[in-house]
Amino acid sequence: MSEEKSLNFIEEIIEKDLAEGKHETITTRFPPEPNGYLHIGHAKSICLNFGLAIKYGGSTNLRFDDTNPVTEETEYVESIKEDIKWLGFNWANEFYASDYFEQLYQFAVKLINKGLAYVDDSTSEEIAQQKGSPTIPGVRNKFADRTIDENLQLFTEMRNGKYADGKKVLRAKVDMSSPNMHMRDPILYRIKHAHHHRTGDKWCIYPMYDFAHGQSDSIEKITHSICTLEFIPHRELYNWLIEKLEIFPSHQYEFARLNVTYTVMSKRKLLQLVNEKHVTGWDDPRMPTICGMRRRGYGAAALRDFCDKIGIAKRENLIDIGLLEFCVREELNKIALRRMVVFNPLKITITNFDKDVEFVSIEDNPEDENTTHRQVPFSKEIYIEQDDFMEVPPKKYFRLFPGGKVRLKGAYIIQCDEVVKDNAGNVVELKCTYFPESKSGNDTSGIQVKGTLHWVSIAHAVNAEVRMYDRLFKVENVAEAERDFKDYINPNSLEIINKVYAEPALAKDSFDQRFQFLRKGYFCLDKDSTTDKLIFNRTVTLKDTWAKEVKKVN
RNA sequence: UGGCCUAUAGUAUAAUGGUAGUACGACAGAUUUUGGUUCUGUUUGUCUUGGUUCGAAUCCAGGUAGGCCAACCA
Repeated sequence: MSEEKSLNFIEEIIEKDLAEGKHETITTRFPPEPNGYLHIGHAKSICLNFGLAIKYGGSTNLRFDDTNPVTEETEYVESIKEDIKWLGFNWANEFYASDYFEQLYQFAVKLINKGLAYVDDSTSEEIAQQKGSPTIPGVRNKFADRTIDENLQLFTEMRNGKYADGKKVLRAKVDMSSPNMHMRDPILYRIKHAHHHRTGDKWCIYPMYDFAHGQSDSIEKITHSICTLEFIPHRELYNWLIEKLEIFPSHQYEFARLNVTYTVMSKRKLLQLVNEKHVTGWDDPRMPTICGMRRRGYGAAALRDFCDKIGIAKRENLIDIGLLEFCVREELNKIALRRMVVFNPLKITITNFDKDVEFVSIEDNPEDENTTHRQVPFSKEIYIEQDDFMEVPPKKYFRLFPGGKVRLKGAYIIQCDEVVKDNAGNVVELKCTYFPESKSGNDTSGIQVKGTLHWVSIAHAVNAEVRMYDRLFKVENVAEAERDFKDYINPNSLEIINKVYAEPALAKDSFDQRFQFLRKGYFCLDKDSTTDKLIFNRTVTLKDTWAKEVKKVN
């Protein structure tokens, strides 16, 4: 029996619209501007728009809002499509606002003919000045009095390239004293003699967001046009234009954008991180971009689950990055292959082990009832982690210490007999004995131990590089911190361990596999790996209650 | 000295005039050949002041706090 999940406010609106017969089905759209890579905030919007259409049997268009040729590039178009597909969604149609340039132009002509738009020769400074302020009404200038014919001719000349950038704009004639600044005769078209990534040099006038977005929605018969809160003031203009143009009445709804602790979400800041080399690129595993998270090893299902868990509302929010990590772990725990890798080796010689090698069988994933097993070589000389031995153990320490016993995962119980030190007094080796009757799976020794350690046979170890990532910023709320965001960059967000020691099975595994390095965390192969050099990214750590315990004492 | 949006545990999010619930976190315990996983339990909340009502997180009014709006960006 599963409880009915409550609806968010947009689902309520949709169910009401459907119930009242306002629409037979719904159509949504995801409208990125191709001027950057998608990030986790876009993932929230993608999951919402596509998820709604799936839930209510409608469809979703992918529409590139490419009305500003100077910032947009084909490279971004391709990455956006790849990321959406990877997230697991399919768009009904791939559209571009630039597909509608001719139609949009005709809409503008229609407004001019209705006496609702005029060509203004003022400079941008003059226009800003005449606009007034939220508390001071704006004033209309003489250009607003031009005749329809004059406006028609001027607008045609603008299109034909007669004027230089900035010399003229087309404005809607709305209300210069509106308390909503967006209604004070907003600019509809501006002149830009720039090359567009799709239309080339065909156009030298380009519609503004407000004269492209709602009209594109309408052309595509989008029923629910969902955007973020900062577009609320645009809605009045959105509706005004649809009404005056007498076109399909799409409706705009707004929800709160996603913010996540210890990271930034604005394209401007992300671009800066890339350009100024604070990260290696858009797909740096520390980036909140979808491609960065993908490279880091986050699963698409985990991202979708996260978007589902954070909910949709109109309240400003700051989501704990821990929730994302929880979703990532939850997915990985079910699918990751368990492997043993020693990062910081301490040699152990098992003095009473006389065979060259013994293969022990260890399950690939204990969470899976039908798990496969692998054969792991065990020998006289092995490595364990330096952390897993202490000469003077604190209370509740389950690991190795002089005279103490632990189990080696999947193999035998050993006892530490002797500590070997170098001249400086550092522990360099442990001499241990093993209990032959304690073999994993048929232990008849009766010995109880608290700790189980991961280990690797020295002679059989495979080397690899490991890249461990931490949060990119040192403060929770980067956007609200008083200084420039770059002052808060975490200098230790990347730690590279050049040489770790892995069990041999890891050398045979591949890029689409996910691993849990036992007691270490989840890892995946990085694209920088070559045939003779394995490089792993730490996707996320395991929960570590012992580390927390140690921290509490100190 | 304008308009608009918002306010529920630490963080998010539900309850649509009728028992304030869920997830993450935190804490405690059980299980465990990963100090992982799993399981159990505990903890903490309706911004404020009035009003309407048998009954208010919900409706109304005032206040307070936070956010957004004056790009030829989207």
